[in-house]
Amino acid sequence: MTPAMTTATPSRRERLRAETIADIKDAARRLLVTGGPTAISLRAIARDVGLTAPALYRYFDGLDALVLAIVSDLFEDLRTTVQDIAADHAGEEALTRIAHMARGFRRWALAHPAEFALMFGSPVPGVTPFSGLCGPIVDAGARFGETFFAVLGEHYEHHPYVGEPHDLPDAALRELLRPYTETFGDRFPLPVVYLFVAAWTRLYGIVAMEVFGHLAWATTDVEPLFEVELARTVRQLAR
Amino acid sequence: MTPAMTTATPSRRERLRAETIADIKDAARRLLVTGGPTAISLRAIARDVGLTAPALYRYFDGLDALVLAIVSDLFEDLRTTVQDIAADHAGEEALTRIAHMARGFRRWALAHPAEFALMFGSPVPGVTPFSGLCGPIVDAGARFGETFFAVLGEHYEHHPYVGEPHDLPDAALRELLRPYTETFGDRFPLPVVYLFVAAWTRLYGIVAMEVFGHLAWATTDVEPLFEVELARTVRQLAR
DNA sequence: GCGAATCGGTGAACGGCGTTTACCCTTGCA
DNA sequence: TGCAAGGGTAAACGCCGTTCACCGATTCGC
Repeated sequence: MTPAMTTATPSRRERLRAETIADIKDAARRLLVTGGPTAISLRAIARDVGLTAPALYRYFDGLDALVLAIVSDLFEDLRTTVQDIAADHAGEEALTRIAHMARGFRRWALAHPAEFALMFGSPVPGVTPFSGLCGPIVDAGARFGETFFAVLGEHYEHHPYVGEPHDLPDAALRELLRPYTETFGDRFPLPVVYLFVAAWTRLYGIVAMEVFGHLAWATTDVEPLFEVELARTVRQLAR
Repeated sequence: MTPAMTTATPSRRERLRAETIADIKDAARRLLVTGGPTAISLRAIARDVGLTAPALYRYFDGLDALVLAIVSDLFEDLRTTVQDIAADHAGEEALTRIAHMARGFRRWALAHPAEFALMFGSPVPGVTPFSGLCGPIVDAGARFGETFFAVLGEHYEHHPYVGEPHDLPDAALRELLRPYTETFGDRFPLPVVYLFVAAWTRLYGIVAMEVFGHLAWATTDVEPLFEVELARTVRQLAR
């Protein structure tokens, strides 16, 4: 709340504070990767950082707030990862770029299973309330979705949606997708959004099942299946 | 280990024991539905049942074992639910029966979000080890999958798989799906199994995202999307 | 019928957890 | 120089899973 609330003159105090916050987050993420989401505990973090547990309350409102902040950071990490992949393939067809991004998403998830579980797993507390009280996470998730929407937008610039008659009347669709339009506006024809959400659920389904080990009964290597589903989905997205 | 290890002569002691076990499980499931997976605690259960926490160790090896037993029960519940739906639609086309079963799966998941999270959510501890040390769950999950495979079998009796050339050579496919064949044998052509797993990941993806609240940013009512995806998937399964 | 073993239960304790409170020292600013 | 705010601590409360020693009742073999 000082006049220098932006990044101007980080004032010794603020610098130390920022460092401590970074240390806390680092410790939390170390615990996350080594022991899973439940291994994140204030006392363990405090031990790692060299503080006592109550001291952490000077930096976060409690364990939930800390985890929330970390989830936001993770979304940002994942977003830049996917974004970079999109940039690496600049110039290629938009839909093939999306395919690359989807592969990057899967790779990231497999490389960071605990983080993925924290971000995309079951929100334990009240099963849904978790998603309720987390404005920052919604924002971070929105920015993440934005990167996909951006590339999808490129595609529909060159291949405008021709509007094959959809099962749902447009009025009903507009009502259904109101949460989307409230967040992202109306950049796309609603049937396109619909297709995109369907594609996203497929990507999530196969990656989540793989990361959570729910496909171990079926196969040793999910990658071929992933590629087949990805090809099908992108083809469908190209309508 | 008594000579009457089967259900013969339930011997007073065994009867009381079975009742207590049922009470414990009931209490645990009450806690599960009211407070989510993390609300299951030995002490809370003991309070509900009218015991002390250590007493529960006479019935279960610890919290994890108890939760494991409950997950097995839940899989059995879900299995009979889906099975009953299949029976209700006996005589109909096999693939439309599968569609009904899929709808039943979604309905059950939406009606039992906490249970669903426990069964199909992120296995928190070591992210994968959970699935590792749980033979009974694998069995229960296998029985659950079996009910779908049974109906799928009916379909391929009447419409034998014609074997459109698959992207993968059969030898590679056999290797990939070895875990499946070890559990379920070789009742189906492997490409069929492949199609089935793909269908299952789609069903899981859309239902899990809905139950976990990960689709709230997009839509208020997932059902139309679900129906569209279901139709697409069943159509694909009919190849 | 009686002794002995097993079963099922308890209370106490250990260590870990999140969180709150009261207190303190240091830093930074007027 | 003084004083307020920031950042830290120790102690405590009430949860948790788990282990241990102990004990009464039940059951079983003789």
